[in-house]
Amino acid sequence: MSVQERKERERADRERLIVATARELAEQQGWDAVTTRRLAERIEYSQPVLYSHFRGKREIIGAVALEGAAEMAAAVRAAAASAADGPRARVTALARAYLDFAARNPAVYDAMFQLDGGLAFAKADTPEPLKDAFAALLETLGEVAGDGVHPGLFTEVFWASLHGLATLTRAGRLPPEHTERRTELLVDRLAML
Amino acid sequence: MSVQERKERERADRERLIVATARELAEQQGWDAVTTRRLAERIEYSQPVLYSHFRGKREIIGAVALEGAAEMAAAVRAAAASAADGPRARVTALARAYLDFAARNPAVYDAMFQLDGGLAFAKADTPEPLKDAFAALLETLGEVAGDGVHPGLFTEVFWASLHGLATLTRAGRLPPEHTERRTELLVDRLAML
DNA sequence: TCGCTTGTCTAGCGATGCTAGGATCGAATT
DNA sequence: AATTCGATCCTAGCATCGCTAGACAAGCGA
Repeated sequence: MSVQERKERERADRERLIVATARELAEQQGWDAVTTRRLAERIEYSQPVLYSHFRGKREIIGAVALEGAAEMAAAVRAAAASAADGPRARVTALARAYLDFAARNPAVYDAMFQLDGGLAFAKADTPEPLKDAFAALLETLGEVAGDGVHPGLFTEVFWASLHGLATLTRAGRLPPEHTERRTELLVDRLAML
Repeated sequence: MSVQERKERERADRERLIVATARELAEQQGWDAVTTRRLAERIEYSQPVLYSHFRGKREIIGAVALEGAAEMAAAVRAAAASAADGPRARVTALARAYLDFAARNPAVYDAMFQLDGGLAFAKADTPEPLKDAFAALLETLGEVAGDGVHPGLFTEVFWASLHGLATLTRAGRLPPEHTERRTELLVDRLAML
């Protein structure tokens, strides 16, 4: 079975290569530049190979989104953990980490929320990384929801606000200079400290 | 000059027809279905005619976005005006009107914020309808910003939160059942009443 | 060494946004 | 009233897109 194992390993490697290359290309030149031809050329295979790993371009975007969700969950947890002194500092750190992730990985953030990656959200068949990313937010935000407010609902609202700030800022809809002040205002008002 | 005037009038009519048809088609079948060919067929002209009015598809999206911005500004102002009893009711009505507009006109909302319509935001050359839509929000939200908080900054944050709720809900990222409770939570926490 | 499965590539389909160049129509002039 | 001429519109086509069929070759087990 050694031959088969080697082949499976090579296949898995190539799949990772596809996702990593798509992400890299999207981050460099935007998702419009991620065509199946260019992607195939970069991984040094022909286009049909892509379709032996993914159903189509959508699934490739979805794979990048899942990768991003895992990273974001880690980034958010790390930020919350590093701010030891009280819930306020934790929430602020979380908000900054979220917006920072979106700003530093715009293409990945697009894959997660802006583009159609064919992923199910808030449903039973939601992929694990997505549920876990939400859980990471919930861990810190749940404790500042306030009395009588459902932690999940509060997290949804806080998340939506962060998402709005992230997208509008990145799309040039909000001037970039007062990002920090907007973040502080949001934390001050939404979180019950 | 009568002949020329008639021609200009016909041109303006046709331009309105293009924008209205694009909007209608997008609202019916999504923006992906709005191709230059289909659009041309619906207005009963050939494709090149579209390019004598707009630089390309982007500009058509932008035109729909501007139309939508004007309508949203009107909807928001009407909602705020109809809620006479105190700032709290005004802000709640505004939030509901905003989210309602986004839910009822998903394609137009996409044109405004999700798609690239080639429009400049938060800059000197921002088109008037966009500035006016923000002004409509500012009129009601400015008075609940709280002491020492810049009204414009507060409006940006509130707007971003509404935008986040609107997009995440519509994209299926948030379960639709608790929309109203989320709205109330947002208003309760953000607005200083 | 042979046959066969598995995997990969070449070539091509329909559809996209956009454009060049010719045809046609109507207004103005003689 | 006939003719010229300019504006207007359409046919046809280009490059590129996502995706797929079918030919081909490589590497396995017998």
